[in-house]
Amino acid sequence: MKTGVNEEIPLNRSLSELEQQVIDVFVDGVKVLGMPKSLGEIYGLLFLSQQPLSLDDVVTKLSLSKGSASQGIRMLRELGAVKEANANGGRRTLYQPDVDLKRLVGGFIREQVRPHLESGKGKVNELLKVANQEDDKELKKFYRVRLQKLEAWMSRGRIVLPLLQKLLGE
Amino acid sequence: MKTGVNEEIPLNRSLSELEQQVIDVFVDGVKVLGMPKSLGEIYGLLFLSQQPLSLDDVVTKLSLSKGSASQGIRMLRELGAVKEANANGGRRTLYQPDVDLKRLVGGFIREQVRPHLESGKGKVNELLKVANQEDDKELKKFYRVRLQKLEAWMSRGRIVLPLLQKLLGE
DNA sequence: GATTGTGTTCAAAAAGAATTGAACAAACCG
DNA sequence: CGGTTTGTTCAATTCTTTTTGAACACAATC
Repeated sequence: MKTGVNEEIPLNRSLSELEQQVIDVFVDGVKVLGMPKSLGEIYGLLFLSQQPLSLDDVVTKLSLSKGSASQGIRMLRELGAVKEANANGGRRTLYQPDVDLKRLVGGFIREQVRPHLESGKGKVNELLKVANQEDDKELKKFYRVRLQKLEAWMSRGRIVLPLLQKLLGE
Repeated sequence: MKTGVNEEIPLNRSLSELEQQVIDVFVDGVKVLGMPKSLGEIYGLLFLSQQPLSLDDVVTKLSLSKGSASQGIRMLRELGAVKEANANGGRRTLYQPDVDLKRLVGGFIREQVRPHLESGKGKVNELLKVANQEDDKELKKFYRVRLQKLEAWMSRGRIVLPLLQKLLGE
């Protein structure tokens, strides 16, 4: 789990105090969502940059490895949190953040939450069959009630999450 | 590189197949929320138990350490996901799950999300001041816009999350 | 007031997740 | 082509978090 904030000692000369602190906010944010720190760093950097940035800019400014930056950007793109900026000539690609909350939340739900709800639903249906093999009548009934509750939770999630997204977007 | 001969088997004799699988579902669930596996195990076990269970039951059935079980139960109680069952005489305390989705979600929001939104909001207010020291007029304006967006996101979160909770509870 | 049953705490160990770095691919250019 | 620039991949390493286990506290029991 997570406990208090841990003190940062990055001392990165190329990041302004402001940038550093905004990044901290995003790092905190992505950690709450159970995602790696580097995603928060990269998104935070882009969020506070007037110009779109290249992979190399990210590597330099955040002083993380090329591999890490590459994977981080990929993930952010899958989430729809970062987009390519230009596709100009054969030049290196530049990235900029998507700053539409509704879409950010939508991406998160689609990529991180949905899959689990889907697979969970299927699994519980299986389990209901298993539960029916229980001999003890009382216990069987109890199992059914609980499993159905679990199933109901998941259905509800699948209904409510898109609604949440909509609420955030207005 | 493994040669599938002697796969490590959990092989916990005291958990039925059904229990094990339901626990898996909950473990998956808590991991999505960025919480330790043991919370899912404990909650899952309680969720599928007709009788309330003691700390010792949990330790035995899940074969995890007393320390882990103790801390896990504490966290689940703070989240409001688990309650004491009886408080009968000077006997060992028994635990049972709260199975009300609305309250579960409420506890999660209160314990895991709210604190970050609160502290984040404060921090961003600080940062707006810092941003105003920027000399470049254009850049200063850009910073203000972005920081205000960030602030707006947090406000919206604080409004919408309780609403989400309400929606889930109906 | 010693003993036993319950539960908590926390330093150390183990498990697990993220990051690095070097090798590799692909596209461009002269 | 051969060289350069840009980006990806993945095994090895590093870092973080979780779990363990033994010591401790408390209270009930004999």
